[in-house]
Formats: sequence, C-alpha cells, structure tokens
Amino acid sequence: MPRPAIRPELAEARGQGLHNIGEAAALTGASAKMIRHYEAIGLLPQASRTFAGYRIYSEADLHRIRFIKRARGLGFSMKQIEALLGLWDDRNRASAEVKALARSHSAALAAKIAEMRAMQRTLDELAERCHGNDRPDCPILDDLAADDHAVAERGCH
Amino acid sequence: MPRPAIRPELAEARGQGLHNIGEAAALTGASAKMIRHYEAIGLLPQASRTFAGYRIYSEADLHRIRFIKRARGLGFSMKQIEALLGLWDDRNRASAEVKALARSHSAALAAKIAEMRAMQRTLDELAERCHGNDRPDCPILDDLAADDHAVAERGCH
DNA sequence: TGTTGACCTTGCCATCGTGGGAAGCTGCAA
DNA sequence: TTGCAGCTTCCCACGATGGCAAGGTCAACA
Repeated sequence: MPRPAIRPELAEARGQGLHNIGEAAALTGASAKMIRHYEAIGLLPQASRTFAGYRIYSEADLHRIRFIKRARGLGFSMKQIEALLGLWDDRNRASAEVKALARSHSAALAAKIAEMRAMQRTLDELAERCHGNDRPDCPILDDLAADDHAVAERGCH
Repeated sequence: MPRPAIRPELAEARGQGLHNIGEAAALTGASAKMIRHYEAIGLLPQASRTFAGYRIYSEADLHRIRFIKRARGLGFSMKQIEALLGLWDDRNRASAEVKALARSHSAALAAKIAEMRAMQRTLDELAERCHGNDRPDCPILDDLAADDHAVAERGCH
C-alpha cells in the first residue's frame, strides 16, 4: 500500500466529478490538443493539476470549453471568442456589445459568401461552356490564359 | 566605358521587352514576393537571371503569372493551379480533365458556402432575439453557454 | 566621381487553427 | 513486474501572404 491518500488523486478527482483532459475532450467534442491550446492562448484559465502534472477539469471548465467550441462552430475567430468570453464573464455587460459582435461577424460572413458565390458563378459559367470531352480545346483554360485580363469580370456582358 | 556589352544587361533586357521582378509584379498584379514564391514551389520555372542575380521575365513568363493570378482569383489552391498549369502546358490534354477540376472546385465552394450560410443564419436569428440594449441578458451568450448542446441545430424546430 | 535612394537578393518569422509526432513520465490492469 | 494507454512538453507542418533585416545593384544627380 504505497501512500494510499497522497498519490491516487486522479481516481479521487474522478470520484468528485472532475475529469482529466481525455475525458474533457470526449465530453466537449474538442480535442485534447485544442484544449491545451485554448489554455495556452488564455481562453481557458490555467487548469489545476494533479501532483503528477495531469490537468483536471471541473464542470465549469467543460462549460467554458463547450462555449468556445460552439462559438468556433459559428465561425468566430479566437480573438472574437476571447471578447465573447470576456462579455460572458462580465455580469454587467451590455447585450448591445454582444449583438454588435454577432452582427459584425455576420456581415463578414456575408462578404465572404458573396465573394465565393461570385467565384462559383464564374466557374460554373466556364464549365458550362466546356465540352468536357477528350479534345484539348477548353474555354476554362482559355479564360485563365486570356491576354485581356480587363475581361476578368466577363460575367457582366 | 567599362565593358559596354557585358554588364548593362538589365537595361539591355528591358530594351528587349524583358522585365525585372518589380515590373513583372506591376504588370501582373502579383506581388514580387508571390512571384518568387511561385517559382520556389515550382509553379513558375526558374527565372533567368542577370549577371548580378536579378530575375528577368519574358512576356511568356508574365502570361503564366497572370494565369496563376486569375486561378487564385477563382479560389483555386496552389495544388490545383499546379494541375491546371500542367494541363495548360499539355497540348494534348482532354478538356474533360479541366472541366472535372473546375466542377470539383465549384462543389467545394458550394459546400463551404452552405456551411457559412448556416452559420450566418443562426447568428442572425440569435442577434434578432437579442435586445441589444445596455442590460446584460443576451440570448446570444445564453445560446453559446447552453447546457443542452443537442440543440446546437436549434434552427430545425 | 561619389553619394544617394530605390530596387533587388536571400532568409527568417508571423499569421490562424489544427494536427502529427517524439521523448519521457504516469496510471492502471493483468 | 511488465506493458499499454494516456498524459506531459516541445517542435514542425499546413496555405498563402506579408514583413523585416542585412547586404548587393542600378540609375540618377551633384
């Protein structure tokens, strides 16, 4: 019986509803790698540790990890998530701030979507005009190689 | 007159319609940095050099740079552009190959667009429900912090 | 002729979010 | 006791681009 009450904190912690990083990952859907990373960049507080150095997480920690995970799922950047977490932590925040962040991110998404839609439209137009057979003539390459690059916006005929 | 026919190749080259990297950048819209990078990763052949080591570009080189630039503008990755250039260089390519590449890229764009539209929709729904005043209650944060993450697809009610 | 300023060269670092791997320690079960 | 799975830290990679630093070159002007 080597030091029964000193060493086995991990088992003890688990008995108290705490989790090591692997469990935290499984319970939140984030990878262990990412959880460490979130801690490194300050989105998560320094995790408490067992004597052996293993990180242990409480339910509150998991909650915060899930918050980050969902914000990432909505496409927020780490910087934005940092701001969101700051507002979340602030009992006196004004909801207007959060809304502004959300609206601004939505606008950025809209811009990127518009850009990609334009690409896709051009691409589909070109592909439409391409026979797609085993002969070499191809409007797609012709367009990419066109000398008059003023016609880059060829969609506007 | 120090070696009149040996040293001043740069001026001579320019007289022959060749360009140094700065001119090439200005003429193609790519940055000098990127032109060097395209060469480093093999999209452009090793540029010829003056005795002093300056890169010099022919019209054909500029043509190829513009090709890359436009393909980037359509969102193709470097790897895909490498393939496109390979097909461009191949006099006997089948246009079907090019079309397949374009279609596949278009589909990838469509997928990404759909993903971002979903994010934006969720975001706008949440923002819609947020008062955006100076009080702290905020459905956006509430949602990010929600314990029941099964409702992550809350749009499908 | 010499100086100056713009341009070129290479090389390294940063971005952003994530994954992979190595080397070494810990925990648990057979 | 041995062995494996999991944890630790640290470093590298991606993709496309920008930035900076140290040093060489070119052209124009005094």
